[in-house]
Amino acid sequence: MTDTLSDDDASLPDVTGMLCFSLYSAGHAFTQLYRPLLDELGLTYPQYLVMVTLWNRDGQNVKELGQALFLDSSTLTPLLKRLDAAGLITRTRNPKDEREVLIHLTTKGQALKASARDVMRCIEEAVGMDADTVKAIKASVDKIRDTIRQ
Amino acid sequence: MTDTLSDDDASLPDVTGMLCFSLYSAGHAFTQLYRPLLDELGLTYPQYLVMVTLWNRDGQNVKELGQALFLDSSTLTPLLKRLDAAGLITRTRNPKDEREVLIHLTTKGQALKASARDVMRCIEEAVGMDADTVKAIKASVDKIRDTIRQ
DNA sequence: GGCGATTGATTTGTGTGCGATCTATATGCC
DNA sequence: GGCATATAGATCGCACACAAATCAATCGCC
Repeated sequence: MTDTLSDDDASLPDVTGMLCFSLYSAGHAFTQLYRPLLDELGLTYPQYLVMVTLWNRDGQNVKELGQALFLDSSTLTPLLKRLDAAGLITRTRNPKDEREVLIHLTTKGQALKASARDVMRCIEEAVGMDADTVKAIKASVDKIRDTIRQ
Repeated sequence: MTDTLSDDDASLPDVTGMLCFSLYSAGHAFTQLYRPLLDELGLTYPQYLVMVTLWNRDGQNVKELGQALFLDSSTLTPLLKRLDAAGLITRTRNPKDEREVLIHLTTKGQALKASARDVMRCIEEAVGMDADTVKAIKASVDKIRDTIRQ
């Protein structure tokens, strides 16, 4: 009625066979790839993602940034304080709704945008795949992410 | 000789168009998907990856685990101490080479393997894609990771 | 207008990740 | 054997990530 092998003896997939681990390790690999490039801008990788979001649309509040990056305010608050301390952004309460904190780029923060272009070129070169292939993989990964976030 | 627009004014890809962000956010989404399942086993997601690795091959040292998971000893040492404190593994110096710390599963650690099978089934269901599709995406992601790690 | 419920952000606590540094052990070469 | 070098882990410092709790401002409804 049952197998002769107990559950303990049966084999289990290794991490090398798990999609989640591929995504986990590929994400870390990208962080490592970015690190030396972003070090020159004085940014960490998550800080860079925030800056990219602001370069595209300035003046978002913490919640909007969180929705764009899938991050909680408890992650963003200290990160934004560090960007503030670095002189790249300002954090001001919205006069229309004092609960919101509006994030605006400083001149220095805007200026970094030019260097970011070089970083992106560098990353593209390191990945070394044609744009269409990258796009197809990205679409698949996005689909998985959006599925498991229900 | 140059554009009329300065670099500051030209548009920049948003995070939604960056492959690195897709991997970053998909990795986090998986961690969130695993969390409630692993909570019942008393494991975090990185701890689960270590356990999966040990269930497949017991008795590895810290360096080998690090190579399998792409993690540094400075990450693994405290993590392994927590698994030790939870009674799931033992940490003993290798008598053949006292520099190495060998990680062995305890009976309790071995016993968790059965529950892990349920977790994996649950994850597969949540992803809801056929095995071949998942396999193809995984292969692409692995290729990118291995490329950018040189 | 007033008051309970909701919302946006901060704070707190735990657990990664990783660079840099340190310590102990082992190895290589004379 | 003796000493420089290399290797395996551990430690330290900093920056995420996120759950849970807290606080202030606003909204909803009467």
